[in-house]
This record gives sequence, structure tokens and C-alpha cells, in this order.
Amino acid sequence: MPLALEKKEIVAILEEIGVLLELAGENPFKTRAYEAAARTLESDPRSLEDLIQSGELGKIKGIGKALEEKVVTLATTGELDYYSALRARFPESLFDLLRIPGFGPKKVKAVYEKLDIASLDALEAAAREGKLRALDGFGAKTEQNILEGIERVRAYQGRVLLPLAEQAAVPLFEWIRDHPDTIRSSLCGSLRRRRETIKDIDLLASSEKPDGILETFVKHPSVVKVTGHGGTKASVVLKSGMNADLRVVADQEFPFALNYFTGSKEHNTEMRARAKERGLRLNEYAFTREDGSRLLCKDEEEIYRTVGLEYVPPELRECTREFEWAEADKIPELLGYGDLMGTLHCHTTASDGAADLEQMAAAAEALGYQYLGIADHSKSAAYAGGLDEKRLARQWSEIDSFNKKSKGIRLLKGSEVDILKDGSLDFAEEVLADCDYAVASIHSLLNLDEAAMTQRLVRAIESPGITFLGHLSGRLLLQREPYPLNLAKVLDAAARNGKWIEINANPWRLDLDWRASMEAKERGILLVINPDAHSTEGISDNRYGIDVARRAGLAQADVANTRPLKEFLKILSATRPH
DNA sequence: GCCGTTTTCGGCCCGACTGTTTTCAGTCG
Repeated sequence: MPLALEKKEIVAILEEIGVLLELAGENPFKTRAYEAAARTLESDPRSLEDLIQSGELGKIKGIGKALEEKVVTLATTGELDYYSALRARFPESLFDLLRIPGFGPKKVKAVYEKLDIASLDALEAAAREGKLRALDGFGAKTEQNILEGIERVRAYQGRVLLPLAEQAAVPLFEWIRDHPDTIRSSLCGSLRRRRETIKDIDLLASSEKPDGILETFVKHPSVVKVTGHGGTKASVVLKSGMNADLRVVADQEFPFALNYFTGSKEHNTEMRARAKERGLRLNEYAFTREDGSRLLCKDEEEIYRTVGLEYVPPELRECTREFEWAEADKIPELLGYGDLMGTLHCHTTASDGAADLEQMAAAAEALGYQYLGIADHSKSAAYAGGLDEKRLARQWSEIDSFNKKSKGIRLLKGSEVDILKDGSLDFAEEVLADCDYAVASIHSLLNLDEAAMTQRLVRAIESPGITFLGHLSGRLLLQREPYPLNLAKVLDAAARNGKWIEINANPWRLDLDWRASMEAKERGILLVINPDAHSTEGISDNRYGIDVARRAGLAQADVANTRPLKEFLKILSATRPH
């Protein structure tokens, strides 16, 4: 049964219904039900097709009769009258208004109904002319904030890549950590969970004297605007355009605040529910017993233990599998940042890289790697100076002579072979057979439909000479959506053929992403973390790939390039039956 | 709209801050 809409699209529609219901002034719990269902569906690793056919969909917690029916209708017909009717009530452009900080559904509803304002431009004009202050709850300050908010919405699309956020956050964090009144401190939020894109920076400190710390925080050199400054919390806008919040709590409350502000929201909700089952109320300060007395914990481990769980590392707190694992004492021993013994998929000056073989090898060796796989582009990638068979052979003899004289790192002969339109490869099997490994990637014709794209990737991964697929989904974070793809089919093909899948650690890609990596692991597929480095510095991007692996719950054994050289070569050759 | 070993109605997480108000609604996380 082919679905009329993909799961992803249905998730987006459920989210949109949630927002529309808010705009319509519906019961907030109804709104929440749609939003929760969207999240649940999104993070469920099973395919929507399976969920519907097996009848499991309606058994998922948070999806009752009404939602099940709506999802099935969407999946089978691609349409839903309830949704279309709701949509017709509000113009599309109203959604832009919701992106203004501090401007929620109620305010959007007010300007739309009272002043017929439905776009950023119209709102900006009204705010400039002082027309908004006529509305209840709006004043001069609100108008000013709206104008600044509109500017920010236009300038920064809300989220930034993890490395950029980290760059802004770490100096702030150190500034707080080193304050004499600070006892404990941490980065929280999505940064601590190592999400691939970040919206706001959340900081937490404990202290007996919060005032001085908050005062210091708002005066950090990277702060351009203070948007809030109370007795325990301050909010600022940074030069980078990001928002940063600092919360200061008493030290005995620190573990609770740390847990709370690390999130995710869904994880927190489940934690509260588990506390409740044990007769405890959990908030950002403490457990509270039914008699009103407080129960404190010295650290996060103790909080988890109190609700009957093993400690859950921040990267796993997305309310996917972590509760199931923690309950059974089966939280994976996550891949560590020093666990990679080598890496593949790096470029050199032979194609579009900035450093030559020797420079790349030296950089990898400095990171402690035992092996580095070279994989320049193949001939079809003319834009990137792709190598033809002759130039490839020349590179291999360079690698041979390097390895002969190298006492440390070993270079591996590889190729990033373009996957052509029909799934055939840019090099013949005889050429690939002489490589140590080959990564197959798509760089062109990204606009094929799902069936064609899936077939293309399946055919590529079935090629005997291929070791793994590179940046499988083709997404560029905050820039380009993944191409349409039946991921399950591609993963099944990889599993069937004993192939690996890459976790491309380039921060723009992080592809496979963590959810898909989880699915790959479930199929017994080995992942391989590669930087897709085009420079010596690029190799260090592997740390972001390790973030992805940790979020996917991968352990050392799940990642191929944690093996020392000898063992690695053995499993490498097993991917290719020559 | 969901959920139920206090269940088929009446809850649903809740605290801080802002800006508008003179006690609170809206937003955010």
C-alpha cells in the first residue's frame, strides 16, 4: 500500500493543526494533543506503513481514536477536511508572525482579528505608526519589541549550526563558571544534548549570591541587548544574533535545574510522570513528597535513580528509546570522543581538497589516528576536479610510497565514487576492486522522485566494489532538505549486502542523522564516522559525527572505525566479496 | 484530543519574567 503522504509530511500537518487550533483559541490541551502526537509519530522508528497495516498506530500512547483516524485519512488520501477547513480560516503569512520572539498565538490572533494584520510587513507598519498600542495588552514597549523581533526574524532564520552555537556559548559559559560566586555551572538545553542545530543558548549556575553573576552575564562583551534581567534569570541577545539565557539557582537545586533545563521538553514530561507514579512531584528545584516536604539529590544520577532509572546521558534525552533502555538498565555505553582509531572519506588537492596527502596524513596522525582513508572525487564530479582512472592510479602509487616510508599512520586507497542517475557507478568494478575501500555518494540530479532515488541508492549499495554510502540523505542543514527517499529500503539493502553506512561528520550534513542511525543499528549495520574533510582542520569535524552516534545510542562496537588498523582492514575487506 | 489498578469525566507540568496592569495574561522553556 503506497502512502499518499510521507510520515514526515503528516507530522508537519499535525504540528500545523496544533498551531491553527491555538490561533483559533481552542482548548490548549487539544492543541497539545496534536503537538504531542506529531512528536511521538516523528520519533517512532517504525514506518507509517507498518504502523497502519499492523494496527499498532492507535496503540501508541498519545494517539487515540480521533488522531488515528486523521493520520490514516491523510496517509491514504493525502487530504483531510478537518485540516483544510482549519487552514482556510487563516492566511498562510500569519505563520511568519509566530516566529517573532515574544509573539505567540494569542497576540497573533489579536492583531489579525482586530487590525486585520496578517504579515510581517503589515505588522511592522502598524508598529511604526503606533497603531498596536490601541489593543488590550499592547503598549509602546510591545511595539518596540515587535520591531526589533521582526528585524531578527529576517536576519537569522532562528536556528544555527551546532559549531556556531558552541563558539558563541563556550566563552559565555567560561565567563560564568569562573565567576567567584559560582559554585556549579553547566551549559544546558539542546547544546548539552548536542543537537545538530541550536536555537538558544541555555546556561545554568548555582550560587548563594546570584546578583553578581547575573550582573556579570549581561555585561559580557558578546552581549548586544539585554532582554530580561530579574533576580534569578537573565536573557540576552548576542552579537551572533543568538539568544542566551542564564538561570541561577541555589546549589542544592542545581541537579534538578540541570536536568530540567537540559530537556528535551518531552523527556522532562516523562520524568515528571514517572515521579508522579512514585508519589513525588518533580520541578526544576526538587522532588516534593505528598506531605509537601522536599527530597533533594546530589546529582542527576540520583534523580534518575529516584524514579527507578539508570542515568541517561544528555544526548539520549529525546524521549525516543531512553526510558525503555534506562528501565532495563540497558543504556548503551556510548561511543567516546577518543574512540576513533582512524577515519575514511577525506579529500586532497588531487580533487577539491585544500591539503595534499602528506599534510592530511600528518593532521590525522596528530589526532592519534592509525589510518586515514583518502577518497577524492571520481571523474563525473568535474566541478570538483574528479579523478579519472589514470589520475587515480597515480594517486595510489603516491599512497604506496607514502606507506612504505611512514612509520606511523597508514593511508588507505579509496575513492568517493559518484552514483550516476541510474544507480550505476562512475568507475568500473575492476577499478574499485583495486581500492582498499570505496564510498558511493550522490552529487548530482538531486531532484529525482522517491522511487527513482531509492532504486538508485539500492543499486549502488548492491555493487560489490562499494564499502559504504556517503552522506546518504543529501541534506544540508538549514539549507537543503534531504531528497525524497525510502530510507528503510536502502538500509535493508545495506544490511543484506553487509555494507556500512557513513555518518558524515561535516556539521552542515550530519548525515545519516541520529534517528536514521538508530534504525541502521537496529538492522545490524555498521556505521562509519567520516569527516568528509577538504582541509586538515576538517578532520576534527569527526567530533560532531561522534555527537550523532551518541544521540543514536551507538556504542564503540557499532562504529567500524573504532577498530585498530589490523582488525579494521579485516572487517573492511569483508564488505567486498572479491 | 488523550487517558484511566482513585477512571468514561475531569484532569492534563508549571515557574519566571515582561509588559501591561493595579492582580494578571501571554510567552517561553
